Order: sequence, then structure tokens, then C-alpha cells
Amino acid sequence: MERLARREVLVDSALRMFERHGFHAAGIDRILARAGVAKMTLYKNFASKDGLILAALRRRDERMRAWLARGVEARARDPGARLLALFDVLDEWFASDDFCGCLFVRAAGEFPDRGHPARGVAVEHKRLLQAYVRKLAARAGARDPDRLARRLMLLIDGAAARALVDGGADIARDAKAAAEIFVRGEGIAFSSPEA
Amino acid sequence: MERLARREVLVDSALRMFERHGFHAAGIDRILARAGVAKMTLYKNFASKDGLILAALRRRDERMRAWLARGVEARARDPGARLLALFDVLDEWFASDDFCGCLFVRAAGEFPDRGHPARGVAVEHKRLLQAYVRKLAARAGARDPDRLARRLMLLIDGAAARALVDGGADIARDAKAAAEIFVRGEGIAFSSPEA
DNA sequence: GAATGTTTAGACCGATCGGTCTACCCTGTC
DNA sequence: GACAGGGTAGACCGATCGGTCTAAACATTC
Repeated sequence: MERLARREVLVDSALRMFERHGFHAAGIDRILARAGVAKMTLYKNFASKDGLILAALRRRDERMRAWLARGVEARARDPGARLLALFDVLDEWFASDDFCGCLFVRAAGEFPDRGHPARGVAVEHKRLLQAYVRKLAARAGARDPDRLARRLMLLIDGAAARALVDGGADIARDAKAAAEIFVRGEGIAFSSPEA
Repeated sequence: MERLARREVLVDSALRMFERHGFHAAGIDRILARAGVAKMTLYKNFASKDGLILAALRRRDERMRAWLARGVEARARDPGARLLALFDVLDEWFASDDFCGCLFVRAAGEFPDRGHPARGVAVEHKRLLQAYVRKLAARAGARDPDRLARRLMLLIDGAAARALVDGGADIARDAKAAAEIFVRGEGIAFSSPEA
């Protein structure tokens, strides 16, 4: 029963290659070679390269949101502080040497066709992320959790885009300072501003 | 002396194709066919596809910033109001049927290699845009024009990213409301909030 | 040990990639 | 009308694209 394991190895390899080179630039042959997986194994598990792209994006979605939530929860207990801790996790993300932007924004950029299935995963990822921020905002007692979540999402995506383009080191810090204004504006008091 | 004209036609066609399909997905042959230009004309004017990409990005940079400045200046005279008018122009941009995100962020996403020349144009575009916002902020009497410009750039790039992914119609409006908070926080009073 | 089913390597397919080259055409100049 | 130069179409190149297929190697189970 090695079939499932092979599939996982393949999806992992594909995800890494898509992150490093982009969806079009990462060829199937290179993905397979790096995974040490035969071509037929790919096409037994997926109908086409698009299927592999979808699986890779879904894996990225799960991991990214889990990693974000874990980081936030490890850094602060107070809901208000957790809203700001989001940007400390972002800072760690931007600083990692293999950071190359938000893969879902990149996917939307590489597949401008509105009907491409990858865009659905991207939309869903952003929706789930915003729902998570909204939950934190609601628990923190925001006057308008929806509005605060939308505003923080603007900062998150903006910071990710700017970090992708010019990789500045203090972008997450700028975004955090901006987020504090929004959070305070919602009547939320957070314990310690942290470093 | 049709050489320069041919070049312009070619760059225009390339720009349109890159916007519509992305840099990797837009093949040379298709660009040339749509431009009605021979292959040798391309390679007489540019060393490679990368050269064409650079020229297209530079053209996009000039047009984008000129279009933005024109829109801002047409919508408001007061410097404070102009800062907010930025987001009305953005709204128009997002609503256009051929909108497909910020081409420079997409370029950075498609060319993750830090040394790729396209990234230089992208960095420069963001730098010039931020300088323009900073100029408006300074004229409006912002306490810290640099900080305000950085914050508004976060909102601009964030709004563009979100508009690219899920094309929501009210993203620019959300960003404008958020921008108002930053602008007011800098001690800037603007005449009329507009529609 | 035979049988079953998955995974393997790799040949193979047509299409397209970015890029080169040739040979002809068109246009302007004298 | 001869000439020159930039432009044209399109053949051509090796490489790679996504995808199919075959045959051997492998492990599992009985």
C-alpha cells in the first residue's frame, strides 16, 4: 500500500517546486525527478498537471493556516494581542530564506483565466484566513469584527506583496504598527505592545 | 523609418499579452502574431524575451503612474483629498474588465530568482509610486510623510492583491475607509469625504 | 513459489518553447 | 531604374512542454 505515500511525496515535491519556480516554470519532469516518482504514478493519481497544482495548493492552504494559528497562539493568549501577533508570525515568514510571496496570490496571477480551478482554492484560502482573523477580532471584542478582519487582511496581503517585491526587512513591523491603529480603533485594548 | 514604430507596436502587444496570460504563458510566437511583427524585428530590437519583458514592464510603469496621477489630480485639488482620491482611481482600475492585478507583483511572483532583471523594474516602480504618495502626504502636511506613504502603500498593494484573487467590488472602498484613518491620524484634515 | 497489482524507468508522442537564419519584399533615395 | 536597408514570412534548430504507453522490477498475499 505504497500508493498513498507516493502521492504525498509527489505533492510535497510539486509544492516546493511551485513555490520556488512558479506554476508554469516548474515542469512535470523536474517535479517527478526531484520527487523520485515515476510519471505514471502522477497520472494514476491525478488527471493532469492542474490536478497536481490543486493538490499542492490545498496542502499549502492547510499547512499555512495551521502554521499561522500555531504561531499566533504560541505568542499571545489575549485575543487582542493575538491579532497583533499575526504580524509577528508574518515577520518570521517574510524573513525565512525561502519566502517568495503568497502562493495563492501568485496562483491568481499566473492563471488569469477566471474559471481556472486554482483560483477557487485561492479564494477559499483567503476566505478561511479572513474567517480566522474575524474570529480573533470577535473574541477581542471588536465593535465590527468583519470590518476589522477585512482591514487586517488588507495589511496582511499588502505586506506579503511588498515583501515579495522588495523583500524589505521591516515591512511586517510597519504593518503591525498600522494594525495597532485599526485594533485600537475598534475599542480593543491589548495587554503589552511587545517588541 | 518604421523601425521605432514597429518596436512600439511590439512592446504594446507584449504588454497586453503579459497582462492577459502572464510572462511565462505568453509565448513569443503569439505575441508576434498578435502584433503583426516578424520575429527578426524582435531580435533586432531586443537581445531576448527578457529584454522584451523589461521594455513592456517599463512601459507599464510609465503609463500606470501617469494614469494614476492624472486620475488623482482630476478628482481633487486639496492634497489631503488627493491622498484619498488615490483609492477612487484604484476602484476604477479594479472595476475595469481587463484588470488582473499589479503586473509588477505578478512579475516578482513569476521570477522568484532574486537576480532577474524584471525584479529591478518592479522594485523601481514601487519606489516611484511610494515617492509620489509621499509627496502628496508631505504637501498635505502629514506629521510623518514617509510613514503615511508606507502605510498607504500597504493598503494599495493589499487591495490590488485581494482584488486579483477574489475580485470583490468594494475592496477599494474598504481600503479608502482604512486610508482615512491613517490620513486623519497624521493630523491631516481633508475637505469632503466624497462618495 | 505462484499470482496480483503497484511502481519503476524510459521510450515515445505531437506541440510549443525561445532563438537563428535565409530569402524575398517593400519603400525611400538618388 | 538601380540601389540599399529594414521589414517580411517562414523554415529550421535543439530543448522542453504535458501526456501516453510498454515492459521490467518490485512487494504482497495466498
